[in-house]
Amino acid sequence: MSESETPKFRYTAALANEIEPRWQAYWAENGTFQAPNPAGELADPAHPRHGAPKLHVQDMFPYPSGAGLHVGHPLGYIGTDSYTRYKRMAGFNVLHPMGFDAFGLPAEQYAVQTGTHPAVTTAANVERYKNQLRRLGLAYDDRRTFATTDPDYYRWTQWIFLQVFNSWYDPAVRKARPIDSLIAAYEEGSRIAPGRPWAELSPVERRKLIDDHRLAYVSEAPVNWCPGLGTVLANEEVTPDGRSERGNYPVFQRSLKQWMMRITAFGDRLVEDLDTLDWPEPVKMMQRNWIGRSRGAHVDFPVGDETITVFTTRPDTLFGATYMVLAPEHELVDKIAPASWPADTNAKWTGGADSPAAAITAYRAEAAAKTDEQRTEGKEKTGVFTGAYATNPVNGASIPVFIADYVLAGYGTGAIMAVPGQDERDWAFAEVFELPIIRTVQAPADFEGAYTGEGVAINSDWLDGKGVVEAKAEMIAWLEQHGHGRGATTFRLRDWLFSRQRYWGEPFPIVYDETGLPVALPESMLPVVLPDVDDFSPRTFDPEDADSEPETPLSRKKDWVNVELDLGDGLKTYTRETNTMPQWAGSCWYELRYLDPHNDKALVDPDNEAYWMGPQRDGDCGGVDLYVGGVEHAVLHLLYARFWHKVLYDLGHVSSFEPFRKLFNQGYIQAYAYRDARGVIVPAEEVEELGGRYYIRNTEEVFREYGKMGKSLKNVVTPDEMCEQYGADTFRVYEMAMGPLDVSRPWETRAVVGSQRFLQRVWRLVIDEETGAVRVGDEPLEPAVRKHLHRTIAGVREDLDELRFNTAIAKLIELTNTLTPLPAVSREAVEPLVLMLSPFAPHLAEELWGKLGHSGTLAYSAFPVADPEQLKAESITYPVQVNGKVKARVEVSPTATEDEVREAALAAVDDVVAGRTPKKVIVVAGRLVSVVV
RNA sequence: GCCCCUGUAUUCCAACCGGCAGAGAAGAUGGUCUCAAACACCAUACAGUGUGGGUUCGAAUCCCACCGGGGGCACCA
Repeated sequence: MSESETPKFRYTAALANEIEPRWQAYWAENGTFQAPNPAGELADPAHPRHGAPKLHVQDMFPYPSGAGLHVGHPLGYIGTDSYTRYKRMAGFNVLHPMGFDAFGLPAEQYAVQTGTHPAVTTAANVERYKNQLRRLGLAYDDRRTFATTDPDYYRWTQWIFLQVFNSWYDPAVRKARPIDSLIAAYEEGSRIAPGRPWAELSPVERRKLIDDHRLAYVSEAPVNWCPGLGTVLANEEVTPDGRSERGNYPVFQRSLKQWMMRITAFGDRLVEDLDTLDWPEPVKMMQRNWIGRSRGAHVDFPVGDETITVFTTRPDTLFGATYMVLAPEHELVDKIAPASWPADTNAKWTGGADSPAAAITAYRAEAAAKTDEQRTEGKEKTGVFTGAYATNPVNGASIPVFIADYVLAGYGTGAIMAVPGQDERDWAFAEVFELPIIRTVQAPADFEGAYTGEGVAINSDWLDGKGVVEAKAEMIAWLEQHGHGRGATTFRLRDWLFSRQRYWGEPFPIVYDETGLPVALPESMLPVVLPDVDDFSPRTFDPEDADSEPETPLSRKKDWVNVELDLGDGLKTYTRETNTMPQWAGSCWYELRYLDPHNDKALVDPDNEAYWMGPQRDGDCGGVDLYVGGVEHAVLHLLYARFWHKVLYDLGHVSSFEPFRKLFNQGYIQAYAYRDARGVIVPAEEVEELGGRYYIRNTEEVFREYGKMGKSLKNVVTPDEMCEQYGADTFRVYEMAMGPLDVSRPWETRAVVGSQRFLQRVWRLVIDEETGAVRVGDEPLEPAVRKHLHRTIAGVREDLDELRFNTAIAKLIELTNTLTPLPAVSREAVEPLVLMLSPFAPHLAEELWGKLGHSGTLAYSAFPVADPEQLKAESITYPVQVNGKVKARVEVSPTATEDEVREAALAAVDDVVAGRTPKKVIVVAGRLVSVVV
């Protein structure tokens, strides 16, 4: 049979599948990848890395879906695994943990579909993921794993919620402080309650006042209601076209009573601290955009007895404000509108209505009927006059007040002063409604339209001649001095909507008493365990039914909702909060729990936090040393996690003020998909290529497209298949070798064989394929080979430090190819090669390391270090260019002086120069010589 | 519309501060092994760097414009 012809001891998939589980079992039994803590239960003074410099590397933990992993998912995990294996060998105490983000909509939806409890399906999915990850040989400290759904974990999620609830933001010190300090300030009179004095307030009034300052608070406000999902959503979970990110259902603005988190209080710090982070610039940009900080001024415009306050970033242009615009929903609209149109009202302003009230009603109806998309798509500005005139505080000018849907109720004050000369939108509106345009910034000659650039102020009285920056500052000073306004900063960021009408999430540690106000449960009552219910499905509605009312699954469980508790003033009846926390809650702080996963006294022991995540020098933000994940979490998870971390920092629970010091976005593995002539997706594995065209069943032509890997495209390849066909090491090497970690690339199963051939060559270097004997001897290397070895060591270290795994592997292949044809196989080269390969192909390396006569694991063996002597070249070959073309090469000693090199080079190109006198001779040390004639 | 990233052999990708365009992999072609094939091994070929300008002794690399691909933002006052 043909089997007998494959050498018995060749490195094949079958051999890999024998070696790999064996080493995985060894690592697990010996706790090889356990990292010692400085304090507590996980401390271990006998550990080889006890007291070593630390390195905390983390992946964005997965959401264990029912579908399991495909080959794209572990790309980042293999990257961090290779990096941490290297760093561990290089002497670091490496923390590389893995957990599971298991609460949330998909698990719940899957559970509803299959009729199984989400706890059951989640546990099964987590188990499956763990097995898949283990099969890849990922070196996690498995004592530190958890799922966010574990009551021991979400106990602390609830605990953090209580910290947030029991805090307020003190703008004077720009930080969160315990709520007791606010109560004390009111009591002692250092802070004055608005309206009536604190002493005269009833207990309920006092609670309401305090509740209004908490960082977690209940508010009745317009929120994103998604009937199709049966829950409200955070702004971050709604797409720009007003649909749910998950499920793509319509989202409606509804005023509902919901939990909010005061993330806006941290807007400044969330923007400013981005500068301390080593993050990809696009991600920082997305966060800045999302937070949307604008500096400018609030300006008060009197309208009769009322005052309209606007926000503007251009107070310097106030002299050019020729009209005002309010959002249609603005609360002053009805108050300022007179009963009838003023005399001489431009017919274009009235929308054809008989009275301002009629015009306003009609316009509001028109605006409400438009979707966001329709509203922004139409370039033509619409609006209607309110009939009212306001007074421009700088020059007393009487200017008309309009409503228009290009002004958004939710941003700034929902009102603007319109300066058509310097704002494109205002210009467009002014053209439609024939409003005057006054330029207040000198535009370049022949400039048409709104000028938004730099220039000196004109038509602006005392500001004339000043630049934009100076004019802004002077105008703000003037406004403040005369009581017409003040400097202000606004944010696009809204407070975080924190409650969901879902079952599968963390319950709030909150009950309500007879006043209907929230009462925090004491820490001793945590965790509030998610109760078992018969019906965990959410109440969903017709996706278009905007008027439906949310209903929480937990509210159905009456015997849980109504509870008798003693919260310090005797046994009383309370009602539990029945909303649950959003999916993001558990991932907002998990990086901290890895540090001290079993601590039941504290979120994390301060010594352990300071060691793993504390600032490393003055001004350092601290945090995880390397955090790897997809760019899709650029705003959601990464913004929320930063916010919670800052609250914990302010309250003294952590020493780092940012959770993730360095962020790296890995690329995606994409895959080809194929459609037949009808446009139906066909299974990718059945497609064959022939001369650049693609066929299925040998006859039918199909057409290739490029996209994500997924069930619906029938192009999923799983790591399990890869392990079976090639082994985990080959799969790992392939994923790391196919390109830089941050580049998206296509998956190509047939190319995997290249990585297998490489590992086979390494194996063959050590082991005789026919006999299984070790072929390695102790003879020294040829000097040239030794130099190559040390160049490789230096290069591989540098590449690994920079996460350039693909080029590191290329260098290892190169070294292997140098060693392969040599008559003798020297230990001097093979041992470093095996050690350098071990981050990528750990099982194979462990196996060979054992065969080379070492006992135990190589995980703590020193990573090879290049000998600087060996990196010095014995001679340098200089290419010699004449007029930019290489004409000759000269070999000189590395110690040769510039003059010697020049002389040698000129001699070498003597025939080309042919007697002409060189105009210029450039010697670039160590590089080349350039001769110009 | 604005902003960011990106364009190198058939394909995925290298090329550090501007200095000989090629490290690695796949595929192709030819060969060794084999009765034959597969595996494995050996060898060979394949681009002047999207286009057009500029700076420079010298440009894939720096600058400008345009074209193509990817991403973000988009009435945010």
